[in-house]
Amino acid sequence: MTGKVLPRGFCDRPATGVAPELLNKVLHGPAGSGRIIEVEAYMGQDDPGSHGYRGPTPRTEIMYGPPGYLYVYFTYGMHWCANVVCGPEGECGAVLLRAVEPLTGIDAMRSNRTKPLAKPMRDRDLANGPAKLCQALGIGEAQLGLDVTSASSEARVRDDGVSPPNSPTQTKRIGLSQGRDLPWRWHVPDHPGVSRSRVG
DNA sequence: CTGCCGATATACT
DNA sequence: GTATATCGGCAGC
Repeated sequence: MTGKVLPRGFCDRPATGVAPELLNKVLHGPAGSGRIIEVEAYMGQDDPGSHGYRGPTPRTEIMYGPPGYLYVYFTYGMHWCANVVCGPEGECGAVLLRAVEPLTGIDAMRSNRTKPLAKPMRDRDLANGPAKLCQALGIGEAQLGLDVTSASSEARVRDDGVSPPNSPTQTKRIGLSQGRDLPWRWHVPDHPGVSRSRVG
């Protein structure tokens, strides 16, 4: 395995600054790894779309804590989504990981994502959405709070030397009713694996 | 390809 | 009681 995990201070900036820098980094989970190709930033009191908008709660406390940890939440009664906590301790922020391009562990990812009797799916469909990514890589409640900047962490982010895109595509965020106009989604331009709904 | 709809648990009003 | 940072299936182009 080449490259190394993110430097410890990488996430110690507002999520809106960290988000585009996470593009092309490599996310590792228990089941495999993939290159991050789509992200969204969520802030605190200025962001009506953020879980942390109304202040810290037991669920969102981690978004107010020190940066570099994984915020995993359960939604719609069946899906997990993963974020990297950003900003200095005491400030609320996180980057939602929306899509990765599968790199390693593709067989495990496919079996995680394929239900019995279903046809096999294309590689590009394994992790092209925030909940798909978690299911494919095996990220769930057990990974809540892990340090993504630690080389020994079961869920971590690695820099393998591929730079973020010079001009990432920036759009409004997806799936929100509150805060829908903030342009805090970024993805690798013209990548076939960005999540469905919009390409921007 | 597009768009609608139901599933299903939790957080919060 | 209501909304939800989603997804897969299915209908209709």
